[in-house]
Amino acid sequence: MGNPKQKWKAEEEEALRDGIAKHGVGKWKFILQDPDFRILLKNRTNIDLKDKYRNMVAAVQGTSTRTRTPKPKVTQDAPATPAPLVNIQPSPVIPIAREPVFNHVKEEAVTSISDALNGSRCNTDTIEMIFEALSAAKEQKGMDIGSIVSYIEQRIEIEAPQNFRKQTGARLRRLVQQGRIEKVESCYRLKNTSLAETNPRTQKDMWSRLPLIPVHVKMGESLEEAAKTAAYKVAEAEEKTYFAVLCVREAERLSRLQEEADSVLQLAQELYDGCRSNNVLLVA
DNA sequence: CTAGGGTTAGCG
DNA sequence: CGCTAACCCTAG
Repeated sequence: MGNPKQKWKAEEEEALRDGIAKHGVGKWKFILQDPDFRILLKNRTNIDLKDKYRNMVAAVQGTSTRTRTPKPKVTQDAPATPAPLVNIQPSPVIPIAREPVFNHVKEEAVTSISDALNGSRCNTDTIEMIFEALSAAKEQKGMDIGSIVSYIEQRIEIEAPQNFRKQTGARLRRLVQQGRIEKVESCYRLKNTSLAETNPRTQKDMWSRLPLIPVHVKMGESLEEAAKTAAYKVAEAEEKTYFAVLCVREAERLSRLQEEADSVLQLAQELYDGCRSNNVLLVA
């Protein structure tokens, strides 16, 4: 009898959003103590705040993706978060208008895609595809850069951006520098040792996690072919051809990150090396 | 104190 | 009757 269930008022939600923007996610006690919000939130506890935040996140994810994502994964982080570029549409509840504290996974995916667009940072998906291309050609003496780029284009089934070849060239050089692949004449190929470590899961795993979309499978067509078609249809449906595919792949990558700690280390290393060698090599 | 799972009230 | 939002319980 103690609780008639108080529904949250719009002002309360707003106070909560502002509080999160100011103090960060998880700082419920601070938000409640802050003079700016204490009044509006006077009959809410820190637990209420936490639960409300959880509901807001769930609501947003419910509207943006049909199937509920099991791990919103909200890390503790500062009020100052990077600029978003995704518009999760504010219809029912706008989780946050100015500060993107919500949807970390998606946001991270999109910002890294935008980085790929700018060519400023290394895209680890591309590296994975490079390895895949090279391992597909392992019987031969390697692939030249043109073949690698077109392999990746075929993989994605759409045309890559103009600067993609250039970016790929830079990545190849970097991988050679790191000793992960080798260059013979103008062709690149895998080193035997790097095969086991970097590529065990790409072929099978990656495409098996694509969204389920009805696709006709012709006789003799491999599942992978069908998966590629599915990926293409996803892209087409969302009218974001190239980047939608990257988005799907990025999401897969992010979920893998959580499953595999050593993978995290490796990717972090690549990012770091990528940034460093970009600074060193591409200053001109 | 917080995160996350569990429970229940209200609504369509 | 299923779903969601508010509320409860508890380990860490």
